[in-house]
Amino acid sequence: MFHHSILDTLPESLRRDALSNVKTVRIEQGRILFRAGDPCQGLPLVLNGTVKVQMTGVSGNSIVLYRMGSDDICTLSIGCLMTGHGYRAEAVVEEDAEAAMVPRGLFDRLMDQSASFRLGIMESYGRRLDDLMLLVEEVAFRRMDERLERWLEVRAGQGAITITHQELAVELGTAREVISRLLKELERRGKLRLSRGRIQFIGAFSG
Amino acid sequence: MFHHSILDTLPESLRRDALSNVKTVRIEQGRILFRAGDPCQGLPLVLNGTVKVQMTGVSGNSIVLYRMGSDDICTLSIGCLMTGHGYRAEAVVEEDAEAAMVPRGLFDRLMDQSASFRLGIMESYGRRLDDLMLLVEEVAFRRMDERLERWLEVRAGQGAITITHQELAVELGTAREVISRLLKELERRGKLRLSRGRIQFIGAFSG
DNA sequence: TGTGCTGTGTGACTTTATCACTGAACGGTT
DNA sequence: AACCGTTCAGTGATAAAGTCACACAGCACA
Repeated sequence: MFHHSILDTLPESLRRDALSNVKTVRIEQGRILFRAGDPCQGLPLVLNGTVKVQMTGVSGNSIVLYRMGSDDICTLSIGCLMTGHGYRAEAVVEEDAEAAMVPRGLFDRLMDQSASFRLGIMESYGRRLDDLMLLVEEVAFRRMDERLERWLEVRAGQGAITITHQELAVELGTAREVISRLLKELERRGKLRLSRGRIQFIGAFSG
Repeated sequence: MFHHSILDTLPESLRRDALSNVKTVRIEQGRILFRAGDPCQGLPLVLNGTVKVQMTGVSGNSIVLYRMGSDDICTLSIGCLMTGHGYRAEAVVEEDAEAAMVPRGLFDRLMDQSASFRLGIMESYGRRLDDLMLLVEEVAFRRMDERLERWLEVRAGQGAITITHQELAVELGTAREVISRLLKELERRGKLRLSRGRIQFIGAFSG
């Protein structure tokens, strides 16, 4: 059994249709949900875990575009599902995840017959568009030190995180050296302590 | 009368519904279709002309996110239409444009009753997402001189264009000074000639 | 104990962003 | 034609970020 809120309000017939035509997959941390170029097998409804979506530019550099968690919909897949084009980005599982895969036929029936499903899809699309617009703004105009500190602050609750400078560089779409230097500067200022693959926060890491 | 291809394949009853509930507006060059914060009045179907969508960051800097032309759909509006949130970006008419405004109720009916309308909406969303992902990649990793040259090359057909350095800076999401310097360098290299508000291309502007 | 791989630190240099200011070009007035 | 205000463009100085090259540290494993 599984649960995803976009399927909550379906009438009984559609619900049965959905339950019998959806295949749930379990993917563990570090595995790839899809790669750039892959064809789309169906619309993934994320049941739990977290998945990050990132793309790699011609230069070979990568940047994380957004994350998906419980109850999210992989909106990006819809376009690929409709047009048959391959994915342009890749999705990496960060915490063990399960997803319900909605095949094309079922997707069409749900879109046809359920207003609430349609609403869920539209809202998901809207959020994704918003996310990307904000990301463009951030990448174009914000200073890297601010962006890094903000990223760290969000994760500072745990006291320490396990991440390499290279991974952090991909998060923010910059070069590893830039991250190394900025982190070193933060360490000098006593806001954190660095060790191989690990960042430990000091004090409240606030300000 | 007006024409937009997403309405092409509607059954007769829906077509009448659409024709009687859509209001077409004409907006001239330089006017604003919507501003950041505006509530959404309906889904604009662009009939002709061109409209650029740009956003302004907290820093006050702006960047052009994408353009819409004949037969495009202002997908960004759907999210605002559904959630009631205001626009996050602003839309400026570049060439006199006409748009058919689809109000919420009609939009819902079309989504409910026309598979081809749904398909059109989904495809439009997919393209927009793709555009924004490519933009993120470009802003994050590409050098400004390449981006500028590419932008100019696309428009070099006319022999000359009328645009200020400031406007060009907004196109690419950078500062006016950066554009001025890069253009000056291109002029030194004999690829174009600059004058107030105008850029004249020399030779084939190729290479 | 050595060997290899991954991760980190850093100097040197280029590109881009920001700040501050100058002057040129244009439109409208007298 | 001379004046004035506004917009547009050019440029030096400096800071931030990206790129290249390389040294070395930490860790796994033979």
